[in-house]
Amino acid sequence: MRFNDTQPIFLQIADWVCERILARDWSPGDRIPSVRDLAVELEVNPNTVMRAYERLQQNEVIFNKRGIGYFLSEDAYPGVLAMRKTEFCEQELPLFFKKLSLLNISIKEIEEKYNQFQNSLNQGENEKEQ
Amino acid sequence: MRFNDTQPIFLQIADWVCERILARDWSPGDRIPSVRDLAVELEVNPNTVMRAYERLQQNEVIFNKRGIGYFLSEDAYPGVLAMRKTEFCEQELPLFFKKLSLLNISIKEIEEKYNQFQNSLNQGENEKEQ
Amino acid sequence: MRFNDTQPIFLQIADWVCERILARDWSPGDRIPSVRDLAVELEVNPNTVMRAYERLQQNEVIFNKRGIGYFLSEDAYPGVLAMRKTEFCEQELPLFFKKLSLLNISIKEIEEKYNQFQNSLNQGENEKEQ
Amino acid sequence: MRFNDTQPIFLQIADWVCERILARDWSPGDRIPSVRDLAVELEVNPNTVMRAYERLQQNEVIFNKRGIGYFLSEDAYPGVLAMRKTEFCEQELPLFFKKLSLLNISIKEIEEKYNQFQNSLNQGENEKEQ
DNA sequence: GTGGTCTAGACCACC
DNA sequence: GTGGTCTAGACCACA
Repeated sequence: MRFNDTQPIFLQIADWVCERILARDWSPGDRIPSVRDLAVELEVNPNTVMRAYERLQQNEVIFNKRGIGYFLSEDAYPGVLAMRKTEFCEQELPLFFKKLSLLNISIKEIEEKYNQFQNSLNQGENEKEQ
Repeated sequence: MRFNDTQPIFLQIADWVCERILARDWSPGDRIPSVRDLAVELEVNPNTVMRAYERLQQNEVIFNKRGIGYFLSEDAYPGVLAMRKTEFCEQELPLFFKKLSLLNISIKEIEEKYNQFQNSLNQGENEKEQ
Repeated sequence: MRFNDTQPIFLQIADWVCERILARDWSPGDRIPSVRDLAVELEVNPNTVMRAYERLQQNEVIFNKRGIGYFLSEDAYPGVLAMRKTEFCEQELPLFFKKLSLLNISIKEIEEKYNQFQNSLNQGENEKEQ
Repeated sequence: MRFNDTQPIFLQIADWVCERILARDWSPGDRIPSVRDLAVELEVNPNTVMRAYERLQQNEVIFNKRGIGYFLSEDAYPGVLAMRKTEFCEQELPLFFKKLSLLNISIKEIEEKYNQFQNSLNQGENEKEQ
């Protein structure tokens, strides 16, 4: 696995695990690679893998059985969604807000456009149904 | 200049002109490169430059004196802003809204986070003033 | 034996007896130390031991043969369990419920987490069997 | 500050910050000690303080301004409550559930006792009002 | 064998 | 100066 420089490695590892889950490579209850094994495989420090697993556990994507290893939780899938949401709010939203002030667009304006967007979607749905 | 494949070249040229304006390389009233000269310089078809200039003229960033050339309008700077805003609303906003529904985030939530974001900015400003 | 200040001494003595039973130090039908002997051994007032034995007798963990002494009842083991349960419900549960309301956690939420907890236990068991 | 061995140091540091907040020693918007300063003061590795601050940031108790430092968020107080809830679910709940199975008490039984507990509370309230 | 914590020390980007 | 990431290596508890 190749890492890029734009994002911390431990987040890229967490992402990689999420991709495996979304791709259904692993199922709920499956044991995932041990911290040390994955560290050797990815050629990084075990601490770095640890941080990735820590994140995933806090987001209830995986859970731990002491002395045994990490396992996919039952609701790993929605957990991944929740995690993606957190990342979106922390990384993309600030950039989005900066752009708003740069272009002198108020949040009120965004709200209006959002409602228009939703309406157009709903119309599309209704036409399909008809 | 290098063009990328993700966006039409004529839009990239229009963007390049906007960058010149935002960077204050050209001033209101200045004559900008002729369609043919710029086409030679950028190694593209004159029609492509033409489409870019047309777009800029529609947005009142530049205007044309028949037989003489294109000139920066007096309010080129605010014009560029308006243009950027239009592009933003047509291209980025729909993607943004789609992502919101994908991650199950309401516009209300975005509004709250925007206010938080503004507060943290203001705090930074106030500390500077003190 | 050291007593702590947080709980009445007679309850701590009753607890100590229960520990002996749960640890299988004594068997059903065995005669346990006399009130006076235990009082001397633990360096407490015989009345205090008496109160402990009374409590244990109420919970049918021990029974009394007048003039002879106290004996472990046949179902001392389940009796201790029942006793522990009563104590748990009277002492720990109210604190637990208060904490729930303090942290704004609903009983429904606890139920869900309990089911998750049971699932993870079962998974561990199944793996052992395999 | 003295640390005990029963809990990781970084959690004790996070707790210490929470206590400061609950005690109103620090107010929303206040800058808290820098990672390095606190590390020197508490005689621990900066990484350890970093982990504590990381936790607090994820729980939206504090936020970061790049190159400046960490600050108390506007809703630090509710954030602390949310954090306490997480800790309760991760640490105390498992012990509670183990005790339930040890004493052979079903979750259904707990639910009933909870309702009784709530009723007794409400009656107390009503009597006060009358 | 598993994960969990901590230290020491390095390097980076941002302000 | 600030935080953020990573490595190397140590020690611990648990299974």
